[in-house]
Amino acid sequence: MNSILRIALPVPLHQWFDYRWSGGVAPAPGCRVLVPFGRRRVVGVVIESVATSELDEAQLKPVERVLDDRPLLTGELMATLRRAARYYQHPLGEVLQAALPVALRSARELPETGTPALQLTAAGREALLDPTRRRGTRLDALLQALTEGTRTVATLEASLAGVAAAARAALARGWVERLRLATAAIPAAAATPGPPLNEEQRAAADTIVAADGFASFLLDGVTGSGKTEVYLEVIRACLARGRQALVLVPEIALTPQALKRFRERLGVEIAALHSGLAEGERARAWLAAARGEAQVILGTRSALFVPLPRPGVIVVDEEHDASYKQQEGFRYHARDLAVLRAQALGVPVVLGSATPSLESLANVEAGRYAVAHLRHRAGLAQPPSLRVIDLRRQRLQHGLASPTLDAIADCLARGEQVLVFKNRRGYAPVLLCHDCGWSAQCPHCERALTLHRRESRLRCHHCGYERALPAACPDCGGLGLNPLGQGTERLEEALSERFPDTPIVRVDRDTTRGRRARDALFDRLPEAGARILIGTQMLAKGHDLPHLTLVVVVGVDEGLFSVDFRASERLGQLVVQVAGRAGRAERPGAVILQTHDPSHPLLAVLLDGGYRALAAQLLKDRRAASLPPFAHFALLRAEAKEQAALDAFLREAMARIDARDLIAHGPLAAPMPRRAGAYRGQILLEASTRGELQAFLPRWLDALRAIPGARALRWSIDVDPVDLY
DNA sequence: AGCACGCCGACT
DNA sequence: GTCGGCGTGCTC
Repeated sequence: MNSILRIALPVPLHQWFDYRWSGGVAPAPGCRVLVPFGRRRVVGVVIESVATSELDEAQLKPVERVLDDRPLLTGELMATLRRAARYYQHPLGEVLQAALPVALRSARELPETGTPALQLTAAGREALLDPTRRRGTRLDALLQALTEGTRTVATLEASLAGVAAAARAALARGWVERLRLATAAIPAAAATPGPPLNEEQRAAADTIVAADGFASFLLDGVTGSGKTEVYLEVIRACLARGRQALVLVPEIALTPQALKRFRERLGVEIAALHSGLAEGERARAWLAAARGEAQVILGTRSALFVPLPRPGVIVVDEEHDASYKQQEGFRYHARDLAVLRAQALGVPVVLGSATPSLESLANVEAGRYAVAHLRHRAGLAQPPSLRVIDLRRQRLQHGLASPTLDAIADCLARGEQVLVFKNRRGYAPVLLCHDCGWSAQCPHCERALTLHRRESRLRCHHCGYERALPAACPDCGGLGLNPLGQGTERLEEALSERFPDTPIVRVDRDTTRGRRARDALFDRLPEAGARILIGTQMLAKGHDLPHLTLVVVVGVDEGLFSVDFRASERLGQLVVQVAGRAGRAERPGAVILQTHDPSHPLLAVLLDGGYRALAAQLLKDRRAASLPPFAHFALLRAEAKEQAALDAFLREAMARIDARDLIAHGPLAAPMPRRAGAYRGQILLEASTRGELQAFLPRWLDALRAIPGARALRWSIDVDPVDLY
């Protein structure tokens, strides 16, 4: 049958392309096809099959090859991705591309799914009969284990030491062969029972399990209240009904320990999807989910786009975490799309956090989400105490006040651990000449260079520019170069001067380059004994630190006095999250907040009423100021090599705003007006409803694309931006 | 985004 | 005389 296939291609064009199809049954929507495109061949995805094209049939090229006999992106997923492309104003072809694992974006064969396993060959059985073979070796043990039947590599590794080397030897001799077992063919291990659920956990799990079809739940549970136990109970019920569970976690939370916990507690293999996996493995896990073999999928942001033929529930852990927002290209928010997807799938979605986002709290207030509270910290009598230390007129030692240092000394004397938290790496964010006023600036970004003292480098944290630390002021030749402000490296120096015999571990992007360095560092963190941990955001969660009892937050004022309206929300979440890391039942935790404004109203609210009270106050402020979630933003970012080209484009863009129900702010200089040599500016659109914004944006983007000279600059639109820069 | 075509400067 | 700079246009 002859027909025309409408195909989305991975190009940044807001259009589809028609191709000729002749032959048998046309590939279904969601199948990948290889098509000629210009001078090259690209992999596209079939959107629909139509009878006529706007183009002459003679202008259409034929589809070269169909890559899938069944759709890879099935009906619901395709529909959700089309909605997402429309909502975020991003080309569908690129959205579909982003949903596919990299290994499936090319025309190569699909990798096999299933769990790697080994079995004996005929030669292997013969070898076992050979009376002269050596006994008691690892190779022998492997062969013996396989006489009872095929074994998965994972089970062998669990019971035999050195199995990898033995397997290599056996494979080389042709005694064993590799195969992949369909996950369903592997008998489920017995699920290890967990602690009994308390009343709150039981109630939360029962409510979620009882949901018939789509429903959104906010699981608002203080740190240590056992949110994961509720997830596990909900997932167990979901598996019992033969359905799949999708669990999203922030990147740093997807650890081997987390996977192990899920595997043991649920008694099934967990398909992991995260950026650390090799592309082949990622594609395998994705396909295992798509074929319904994987029952539980645990992954980061992009795992949201895994096909789920038997969907049961979607869980978004730490839903307030900013890493759910993709910050380039297809700028989607995985938490928001998770709700959309759950709706399309007709399954419940659970958003969990100890410090819920104001967006989710507003959705609870508006009755769109049901809320379940977990208020009890398991086995812990008291939440950690918060203490404010007034920095005014204090003599500071590299940014630390003496009461802070005393508290650290006390904690160390008890043999416990301290975490000093500072959201800025390096030694000092500014290097200033005391004689002439010169300061080290990035030549590309008009921002101060950060001093990295140990390496004797000045580095731009925005574009990567770096230079050697000058011995004297480049302007006046004077020797009065002074570091201003604190970074983690300087805190480390200050603390090692004051506590010379205490081991200090610094955890930031500088000390965790490379996965191995990172894993090694994190493995050492929980060790017992007095020690000081210094870290950036990376340390706010992740590994369990059983000996930590004191947390010092050094950069409180940045959160209280930022131009970013979300800074106070983030500060509150950070303080509560790090506070949750401190203390155990027998040793209560303490948190010190250093500030120049100890009577700041938001600090008072946080101290009196905790995150709940702070969030309520912030929501009130946001409503009064018409800020998200009570207003809806879209941000147009543009950058150009020439200031004039940037100005002209933004002026034109402003002139093309014709909607009266929108407020346009701009053209604005970007918070970083120059970055990596480019001039940057933006326009912020504000609407009181999503509908108004959504109605206007497609029209505006069409107009923007028609602006001449657009090639001289790069621009992009960010719907629901989380960072206004 | 690729990838071509196309029209002006320093090199085998 | 050519190799190659990146401006402009197109891709079913």
